[in-house]
Amino acid sequence: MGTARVDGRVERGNATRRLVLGRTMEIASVEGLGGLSLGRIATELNLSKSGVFALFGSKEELQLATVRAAGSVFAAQVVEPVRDVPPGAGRVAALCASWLAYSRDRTFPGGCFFAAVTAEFDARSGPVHDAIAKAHLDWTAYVEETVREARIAGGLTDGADPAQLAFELIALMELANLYSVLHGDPAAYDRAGTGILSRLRSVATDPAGLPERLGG
Amino acid sequence: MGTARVDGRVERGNATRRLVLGRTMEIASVEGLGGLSLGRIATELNLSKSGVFALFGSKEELQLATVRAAGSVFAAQVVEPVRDVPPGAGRVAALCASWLAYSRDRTFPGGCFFAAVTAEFDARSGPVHDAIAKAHLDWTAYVEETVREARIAGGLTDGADPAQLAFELIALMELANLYSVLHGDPAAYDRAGTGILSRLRSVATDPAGLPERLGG
DNA sequence: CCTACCGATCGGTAGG
DNA sequence: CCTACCGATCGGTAGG
Repeated sequence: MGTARVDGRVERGNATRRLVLGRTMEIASVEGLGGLSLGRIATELNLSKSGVFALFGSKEELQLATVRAAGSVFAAQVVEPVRDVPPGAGRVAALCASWLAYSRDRTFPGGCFFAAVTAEFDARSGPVHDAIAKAHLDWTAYVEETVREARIAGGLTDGADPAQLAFELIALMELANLYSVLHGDPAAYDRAGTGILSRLRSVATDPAGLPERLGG
Repeated sequence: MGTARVDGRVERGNATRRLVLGRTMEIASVEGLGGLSLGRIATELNLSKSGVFALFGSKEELQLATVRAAGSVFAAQVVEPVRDVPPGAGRVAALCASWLAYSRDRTFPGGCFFAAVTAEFDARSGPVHDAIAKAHLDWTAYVEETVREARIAGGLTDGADPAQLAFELIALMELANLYSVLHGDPAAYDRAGTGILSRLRSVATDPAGLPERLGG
């Protein structure tokens, strides 16, 4: 009986955690992690301020938990859908298309969560900066690895530099997100798609095998 | 004598304005425009809070004045040095090199001021968003125009799409700034320079006339 | 009647 | 998870 009561409380706590993190991800994508406050979250979700505090321990822990939760959403929305695409130029293109869809479809209301919080914390120091920097390095490494696999699989020429190509692809994706959110201009996704396909065609062993457009 | 006294007060007011805006540009490039507070500025600069308030009228006006001041710095640091370079692919390259130097040399301590505040306000609405969005459009239009002039001058092939090329060049510059600030990795500027020159060579009528490296 | 400030304080909210 | 508070600081305004 005592155990059942404790389990019930733990379950309610986890449900409240998910409720809170769903809202903090939304807020942070629009206003940044600095837009989070315990009192505001509590009021919006009909919780007490100290109740939210008890679940996360501090404002910084709430920010870190929000970054972790957004990482899970990113993995599910961007990486997971491409999991079964075989290595090659087509897999690189599919990964970029998946990212553009994640941004365009507003998985988070303010566009890419990480674009928002990375710019917010890039010049600061501390645990939140470090968590965001690690997420950024992980994503960069994943794109580079996808390019490297494509070259090993024979889909890209040996002259393709994985680090350079990944940098250029990510740059195009990031600017599409910024333009779209800042100006409400979805045409930026077409520009990014055009640029990405242009880069890939220039190093693909079978350019004709690539799609004509990306997302759009 | 009465006139001299009034002039002295106006001059002191202008000097204080410049003092305040110099500091708010620094703060905003690191922490965003949300990091500005009248009390903090007053404390740091040994002014009274109400004195700072009297100079700007409201926090939002302080933010808008900071954006305008940063626009002047950007024009002086990025655009002005390239003013006398004749239209052509070399002028486009010089403009990009000027931007990379502006970011690399930390004209603002947190890297490009506009990269920081654009990501902060892109998903919000209001006068500050609008001022930032206009600055972004102006810069984009200036890069496009520089590309267009280069084409008219015969430096770029007729196939070069100014809007697409400007988008790709700006994307590379922006990501170099982000990487450098986030990871303290100056090699990102080399990656951006390599990408920019690669784009320009692919559409230049005289690729050999372009520099071998950009900034670096 | 103007400016560029001052010390003090308004109603509210921050993290804890 | 709650109420009830703390030291401090927020943007903004009072009279002088």
